[in-house]
Amino acid sequence: MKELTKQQSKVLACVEVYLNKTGFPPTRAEICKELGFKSPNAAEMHLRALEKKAYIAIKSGSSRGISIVKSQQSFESNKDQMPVIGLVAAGSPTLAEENIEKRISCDPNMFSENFDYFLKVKGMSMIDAGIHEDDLVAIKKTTEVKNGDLAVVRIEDEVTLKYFKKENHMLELIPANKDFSIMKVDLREQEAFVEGKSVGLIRTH
Amino acid sequence: MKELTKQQSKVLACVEVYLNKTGFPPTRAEICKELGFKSPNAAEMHLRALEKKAYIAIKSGSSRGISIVKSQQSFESNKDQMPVIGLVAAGSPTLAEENIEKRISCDPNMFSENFDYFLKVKGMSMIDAGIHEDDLVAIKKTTEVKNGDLAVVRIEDEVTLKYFKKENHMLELIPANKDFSIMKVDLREQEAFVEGKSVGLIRTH
DNA sequence: TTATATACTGTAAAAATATACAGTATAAAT
DNA sequence: ATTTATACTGTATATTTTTACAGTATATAA
Repeated sequence: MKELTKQQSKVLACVEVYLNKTGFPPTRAEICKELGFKSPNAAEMHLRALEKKAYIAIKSGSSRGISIVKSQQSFESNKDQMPVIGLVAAGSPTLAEENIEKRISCDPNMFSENFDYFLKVKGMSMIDAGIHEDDLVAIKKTTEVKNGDLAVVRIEDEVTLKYFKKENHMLELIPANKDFSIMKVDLREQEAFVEGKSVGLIRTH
Repeated sequence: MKELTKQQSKVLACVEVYLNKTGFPPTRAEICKELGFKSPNAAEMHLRALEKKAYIAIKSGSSRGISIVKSQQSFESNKDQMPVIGLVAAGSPTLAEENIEKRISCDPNMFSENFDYFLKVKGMSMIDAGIHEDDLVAIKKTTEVKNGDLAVVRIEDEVTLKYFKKENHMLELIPANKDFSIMKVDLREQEAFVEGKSVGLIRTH
């Protein structure tokens, strides 16, 4: 494998970063904008050089038709240290350093949806859903939660992980344990903050 | 997450396959060609529906500006890919390529002990241990299993995941479901092979 | 019966994009 | 001193691509 020039290396990195960020490759113009070139041909020439050196493949005539053949640095965006946060009764689960119990190295995309942190489960309220104490539930930060989703909801200072059900102004947080009762909140009287939803679970035996 | 129609599902799969194959997303026309549509608007409409249902994001005005938000099949992407093996009734769970359903990129050290593969759970025999159908149990290949461990044991051609208990020559494989019975094996009469033990579990919600 | 949703065809135009061509400049190699 | 390679600018254009608009057809629900 031939060596890359400094500029070619920059262009390849630019393509890889763009790809990581957006999921699709950049156009010549976008590379120019990113690296400060003023002519699309600047990007073109570097891309052709990268193609000749077999770092990328270019599908002729296709827009954004760039594919990475040999990644420059192994961009390990897929392997991160995902934070684990205790499900504390009081306060929102924030990613502030003091709330992070530990980090687990795993892929943010290991579940069907990506996620932002693990929540460590306390109590038995979801036992009938096969969610045990100390299980780590993968949480995606989002406010878009649908009925039936397993959601992280904060009411005043209390954070809970429950099944979500909202009909008009009535919010129900439903446990999966017959010994626990459904928490009903009238949203006209009390605020409820949806912090995220579960996309998966891991447990250490 | 809203359900997809059959056609929307096809289109999403088409995008994912194309992305996997080429490294960049398809155009409307390419989707049409792949799925037999005769109008680019057919693809366009499905993509817009997928966008509305938050399965993809579309960067307006950009060619091939499609990014996957929620992958339909949790499809393989990168390295540290741990194999997933179906818990088939017959035969030992081997890592032979034909037994690998898919691979999941994650860290072999994400649990307290490292592991070799995931076993996809079939049936409800461990439901009271919070282990559901289609959960992926992380298995470490070992014959050193202690009483109380969740073990993968093969007897003749049948592979089971059960709690392990051995006293002298009597092996008991104990399910976590009162509707299932304990499997008792007299090791003087029948052979039992310990394939490994569970060190963790992951589940996609 | 009338909507409403799904699932397309067919066309067209505007915008995005690749890519060729003609140059300029600089440093290193021959 | 001349070539060669790297590294661009600037312009132009053919092509690709998105995307809007006008329809058709079918099944299901109200």
